[in-house]
Amino acid sequence: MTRVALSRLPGDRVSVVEPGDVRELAVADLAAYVADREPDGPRWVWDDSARWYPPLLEAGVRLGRCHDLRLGHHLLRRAPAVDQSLLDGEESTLWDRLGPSVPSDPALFVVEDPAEHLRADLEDARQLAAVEASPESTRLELLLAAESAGALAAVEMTHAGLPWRVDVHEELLVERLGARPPRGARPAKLEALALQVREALDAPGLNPDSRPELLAALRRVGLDATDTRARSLRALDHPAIEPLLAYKHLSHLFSNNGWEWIDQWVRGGRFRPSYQPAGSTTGRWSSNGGGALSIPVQVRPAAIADDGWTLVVADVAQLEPRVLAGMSGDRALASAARGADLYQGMVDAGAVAQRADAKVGLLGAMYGATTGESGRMVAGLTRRYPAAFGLVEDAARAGERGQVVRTLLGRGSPDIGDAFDHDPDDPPPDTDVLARRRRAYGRFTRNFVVQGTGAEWALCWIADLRHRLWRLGGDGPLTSRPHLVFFLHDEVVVHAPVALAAAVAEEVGEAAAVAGRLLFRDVAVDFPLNVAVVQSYAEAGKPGAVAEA
DNA sequence: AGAGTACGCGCC
DNA sequence: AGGGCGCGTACTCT
Repeated sequence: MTRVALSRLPGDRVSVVEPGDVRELAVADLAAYVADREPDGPRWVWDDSARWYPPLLEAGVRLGRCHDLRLGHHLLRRAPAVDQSLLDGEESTLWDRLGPSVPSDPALFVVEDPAEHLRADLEDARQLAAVEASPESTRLELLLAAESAGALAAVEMTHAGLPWRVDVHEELLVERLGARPPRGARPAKLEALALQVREALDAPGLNPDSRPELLAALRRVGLDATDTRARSLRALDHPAIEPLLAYKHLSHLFSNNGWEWIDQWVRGGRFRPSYQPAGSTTGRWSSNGGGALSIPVQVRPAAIADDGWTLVVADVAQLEPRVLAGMSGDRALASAARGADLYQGMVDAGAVAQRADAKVGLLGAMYGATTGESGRMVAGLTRRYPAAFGLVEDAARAGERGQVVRTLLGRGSPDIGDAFDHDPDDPPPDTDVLARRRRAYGRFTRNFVVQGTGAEWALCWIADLRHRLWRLGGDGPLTSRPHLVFFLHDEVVVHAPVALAAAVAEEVGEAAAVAGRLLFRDVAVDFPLNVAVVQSYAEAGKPGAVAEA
């Protein structure tokens, strides 16, 4: 496929480089030029999708493919299977230092920064050469394509926004908290609970938001409290506890997703967070703005499809255990993963007595639990599923030795030195601290291989899905067709015209099957989805999650 | 006063 | 002594 490299030149000019053709355009003419070559266009190569793609979308131009050099560089720099010297060259240290651009920051295009005008064609050539020379070139190519497709999807989701009904959200707030208070004050129901807590603790001036004050007050009435976490408080027996827990719960809603959140993040009936692909070291996305990746269940009723439209919500049941089965080639676990409920599959195979045992055992293996219920289950399951449990165990041991591990497609874990930055002014850590640090890094690398490969599966999923949604049709720009509006690790939300809902549900499942085959080729692992066609995000129950709570 | 840290909690 | 994030508040340091 043709690659067309775009670079910004000083003076609102753009350089366009492809085999056999080099030209210059005015920034203002770029959208028309790109639109002319889409659809079925080339792979657009640029420094950062978050800089180039938003204005194109604004101009009504949706792209099929890109290569995001910033993400590619970051990834290849840490990929164990890449000869690092092949990435060195003109401007390469600038690429090393390139951070994510903030699309809303206008200063970005005013300040003269050499990183503004990096040569995309040069860096692209280096990345291609580095991948081609790698013994894992096929996997790395897939990973880079998926990462870049994810970057396009991320910009598209910010552009479209999650449909958000302010009236429904506010109604919900008033019901739980009382009327909106003046700035700086608590709403009535929160204030009433604070009063109850003060009375029960005989502490008239107490601010329940102050941990030290609260801890002192609890101890004054004879409670043996060591912290103020809800989990710890629940174990205490005192009349103050119930109103205190209620206060903390509502207080969190008020400060994190209350009226000020609406004012700040919802515009024109859309919640538009920005997403940062690979924002987490494991390759998972992170987000900026409004806590998009932790929209509480409490406020999800406000995410409502437009009239005549619907939300198709889909999540994968037990993504990471399935990924572990696939990447380890553990036939027994893959067999348990055939069907809708992997944990039940383990019960049916006689590996464990009950579903809950399967769950704590697997989660314990992936997170590195050593004690209690979970630790005990891990031992028994290791005999039953040696390949799968051996894979995470090996990753943990490698981490404890200070070695880097990699995901299935070749993303490398950060070096142990980077994972634990040490202040040179502090005294060197003693052997105890170092040993603890190594074990902590081992737990991290243990989880990294599974969480990171899970993120790769999810990238392949949404990459394929966005193509399918575009092909489903409709006319005109992205938001007049079925389109992604939310993505959260193992879950997607598609905003679609009602008439296309069933087709979308079908495509979401097909894309999941494609992702599984892309990553795990010869190992047959199912990736069953819970799919719900709903008006409101809140209606998409998660049967698994509820049953296991 | 402002920047940075710790905690606690939300999501997966 | 179970992994990854973001965010708001109180609190501490400079």
